Amino acid sequence: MNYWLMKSEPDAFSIDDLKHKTIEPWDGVRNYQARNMLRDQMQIDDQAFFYHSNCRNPGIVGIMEITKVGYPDSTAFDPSSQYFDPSGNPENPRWYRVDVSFIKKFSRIISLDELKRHPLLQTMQAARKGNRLSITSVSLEEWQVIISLAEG
DNA sequence: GCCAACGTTGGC
DNA sequence: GCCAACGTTGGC
Repeated sequence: MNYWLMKSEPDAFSIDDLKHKTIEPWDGVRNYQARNMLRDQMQIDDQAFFYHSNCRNPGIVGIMEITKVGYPDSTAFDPSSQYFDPSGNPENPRWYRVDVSFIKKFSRIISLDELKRHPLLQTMQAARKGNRLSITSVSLEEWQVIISLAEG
C-alpha cells in the first residue's frame, strides 16, 4: 500500500467537487515524473492526500483513494479539451490518469506552512521549497503524522 | 549532448 | 502581480 499527495487548484477542482462524485478520473497531468507514478506505481486502494494548490490557503484538505490503476488519458487526444496535446498519438499514449474516489474531508486544512514547520515532516517532498510536482509520494511515517494532525 | 530561451507552477 | 524554481524545446 502506497501513499501519495496529489495537487489540484480548488478553482478548477476542489475536495468539495470530489465529494459529490462517486468516481473521478484524475486527468490533465502533463509532467513525465508524475505520469510515471500514475502509469507504473499507483495501485488500487492506495490512498492520497488531496492538496489545494495555487490558492489563498494552500494545504492538505482531505483523503481519497485510488480506484483504478493507470490508463491512457484520453483528454490528450481531444482537441476540445484544455489538456489536448497535439503531439499525441492514441496508438502510443503519452499521458496517463488514474481514477480516484472521495474518502474524507478534514475538519481543518493542514496548511503548507504547518507542513513546513513540523519537525517530523522536514523530509516531505511536497513541502520543499520550489517543488512543483503535482504528484509526490508520501511515506507511511509522514502519512501518520499528518493524519494525527488532522484528527488531533 | 549542451545550453539559452521560453513556458509553467505555485507560493507569496 | 511578481518571481523563483523548475521542465521543455530546439538550435548548434
